Amino acid sequence: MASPRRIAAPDAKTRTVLLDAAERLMLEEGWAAVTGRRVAEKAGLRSQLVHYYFHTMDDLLLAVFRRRAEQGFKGQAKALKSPQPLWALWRIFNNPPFSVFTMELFALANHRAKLRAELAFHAERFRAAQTETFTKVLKEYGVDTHRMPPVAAAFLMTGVPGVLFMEQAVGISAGHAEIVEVVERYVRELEGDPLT
Amino acid sequence: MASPRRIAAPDAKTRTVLLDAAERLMLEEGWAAVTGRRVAEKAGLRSQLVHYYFHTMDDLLLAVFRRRAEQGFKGQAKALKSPQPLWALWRIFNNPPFSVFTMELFALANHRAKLRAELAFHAERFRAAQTETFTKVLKEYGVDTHRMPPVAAAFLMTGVPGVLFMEQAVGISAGHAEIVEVVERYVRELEGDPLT
DNA sequence: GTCTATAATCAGATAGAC
DNA sequence: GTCTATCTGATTATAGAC
Repeated sequence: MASPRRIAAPDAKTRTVLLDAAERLMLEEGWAAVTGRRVAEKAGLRSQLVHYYFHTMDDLLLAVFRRRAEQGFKGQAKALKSPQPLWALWRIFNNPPFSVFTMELFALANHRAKLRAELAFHAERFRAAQTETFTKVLKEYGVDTHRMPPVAAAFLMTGVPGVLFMEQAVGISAGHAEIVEVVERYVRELEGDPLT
Repeated sequence: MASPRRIAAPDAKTRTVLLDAAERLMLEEGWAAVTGRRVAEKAGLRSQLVHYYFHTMDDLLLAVFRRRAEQGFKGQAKALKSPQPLWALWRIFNNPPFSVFTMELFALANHRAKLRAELAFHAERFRAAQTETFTKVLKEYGVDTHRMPPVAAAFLMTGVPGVLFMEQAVGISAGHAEIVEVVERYVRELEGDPLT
């Protein structure tokens, strides 16, 4: 638990290589495959370097998540500013690797207190930004926000693709085309056809 | 991979004890905690018995899933025959342990081919039964099934609680009350207040 | 069917040389 | 920063006694 020494610069090249390797491994084989030895192997380095840069494996996993979360939040902020925020958000979350990554994180977070807190914090941050934009645009679109509160719309626009790709990853497809059609028809009625 | 010998009776008492222990462990600490030693410890037995009854750990995990799937399918069949199938299904899937179990299975299935196939098979079976019932009752309720196909309704009624509890497990709550309200209002408009 | 004993492998982590 | 070497403990799985 203690940190006897810490030297690694946060933007060191090797650090980035290790993060990249860990992330790819997590995506391809799940968090359980992210061991010091496997990460180093994929990065073409020695396993001891993982401990030099991150001390514990939990620290590495946490760093992988933080980097993605930061990047993802910027991408979402840009999407929410577009002239068609509903379509833009829908497009972001209709991204299979993103969903696989998210599922792995949730499963892992379930028994890592630190990651759990971090995940909750960032997820609420993502949703708050979505809700802020939705509150504005749904009103403009003339939506009855009593029947469909902005935060509920945000939940659906992000949660539905999540389940969709989680299921797709294991080979389930029943109802997928239909539910996509339902959501997209609704978005189309509000924002028209997607422009880009 | 081979099975040099197999003796275990499928209804042996020890076998059931091991399955129970494995399932509890999976729920409490995730599939990664389901090791021969920990399962045996929780069951008050020796770890070698796990191999006697299941040969490999993958076989044990598969058996845990099969048992629950069978039991769950019967429960769902009963719910779908109720006078308020929408409410009944909603109640079944609004079950936190069920969702945690499901998430662990999806994460695990992502890198276990056999479990993946089994999970896909059973999930499609669950959804087909839901769709069959929904096709009938949505028509009776006068729903425009062009805008909301029965299979899409089934996807939402099961997928929304899934995301809900997955998020709840890590401490996310934004929008939860609102989305539950949206779904329940819709169900209430179709089936009235829940009778039981 | 349950036990003891054990093989073979892999994990996280640290010490200390260079 | 990166290396070699190493400690400690956990894992799956099997052999063979009772």
